[in-house]
Amino acid sequence: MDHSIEQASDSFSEGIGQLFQSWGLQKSMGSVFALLYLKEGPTSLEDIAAGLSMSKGNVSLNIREAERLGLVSKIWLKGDRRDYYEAEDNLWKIVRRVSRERQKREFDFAVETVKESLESLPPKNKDNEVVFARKRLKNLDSFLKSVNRMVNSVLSLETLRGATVNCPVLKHIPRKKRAVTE
Amino acid sequence: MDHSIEQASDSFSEGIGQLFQSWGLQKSMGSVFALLYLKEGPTSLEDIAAGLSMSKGNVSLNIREAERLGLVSKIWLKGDRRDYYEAEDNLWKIVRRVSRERQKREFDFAVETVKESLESLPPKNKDNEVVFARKRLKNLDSFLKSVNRMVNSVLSLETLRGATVNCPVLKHIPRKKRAVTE
DNA sequence: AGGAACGTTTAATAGATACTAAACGATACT
DNA sequence: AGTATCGTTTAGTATCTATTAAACGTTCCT
Repeated sequence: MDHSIEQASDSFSEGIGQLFQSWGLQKSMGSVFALLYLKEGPTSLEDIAAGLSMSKGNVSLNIREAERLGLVSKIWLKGDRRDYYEAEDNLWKIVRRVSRERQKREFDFAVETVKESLESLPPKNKDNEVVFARKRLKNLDSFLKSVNRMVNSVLSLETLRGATVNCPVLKHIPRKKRAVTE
Repeated sequence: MDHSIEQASDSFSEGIGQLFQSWGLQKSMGSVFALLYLKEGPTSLEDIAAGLSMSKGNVSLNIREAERLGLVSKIWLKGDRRDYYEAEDNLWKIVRRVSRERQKREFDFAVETVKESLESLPPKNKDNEVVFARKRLKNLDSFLKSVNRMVNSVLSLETLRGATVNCPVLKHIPRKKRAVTE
């Protein structure tokens, strides 16, 4: 370990890249975000590419998605036609945004799958296997709905604040961490 | 749509497969679980393979991992040396198990990354960029710890039960859904 | 207008991962 | 013991996705 900030930034980018990957996001997006997160002030697309030894094209692609997800924001400096970027500082905001995104894609899809499967089951059939399958699908359906409500509740935690005092789930989370706004 | 149970099972397996994939699990594992979930009683490995048009090897691989995660359980029928499997019925149990698994892998890894990055920063350096990077890393660190506590709390919800009445986050989740045991 | 400095797109490549088929080892039955 | 029936392992293949390099279009500057 040789205590250069480039060194630290490199291994950090790598680590966050892996973390992103396990979250179903692009590894490169993680690297880009990590670089920006440690760097104060606006950074140009080409500086990012250079700093990560990554092609401009890839940075362009990933940073656009990152911007859409609210991980970074584009900044215009007048008199400069380059695009500059900054990392979002509020990590709760990021989590909420990404979670909502995934929830929309994955949860709705799952509900749809269950619904279609239920419909394509032979109707009014008294076969044991059909009855059993239907029971399980119903169970899955209500499970998904509960998860949905639960996720929604957790994701909108910032609206709770005053109420959370009585909630054992959250009691030990520092208040200032909870008081975030979208 | 032609109302055969095979039809329903097929599209269901496909759908759950995709869902698993977006959760970072094997698509095939999702298919296997889906098949078992809709089928009552023990099913042999070869029947699963046949039912999904999948190789024995692949089923063997995926079902072992599925068993480790508690998605399915192996069943011995005496007088039969084949392996039979059944799907776990309690979906909350599954979620908890998988989440814990991921938390161990991913969360601990992230914390370690942050820690190492902090250590490899030039020490006692008053450069603006170093000070800034350190501030951000500290912020990330405390964020991760909060997330950790939060996830742990949610994952151990079954221990709450009586207490959840006062918790706005969970009030509208049916009680019977919460009262699950590991 | 000509040219330089951008970001984006695209077509091709590289890389990783999942899956298969077949060989293998083990176990139970005759 | 020999054989048939399992599940597992492995080595190869296929598939899919991320990434690059280069062409492209645009904007700004002189």
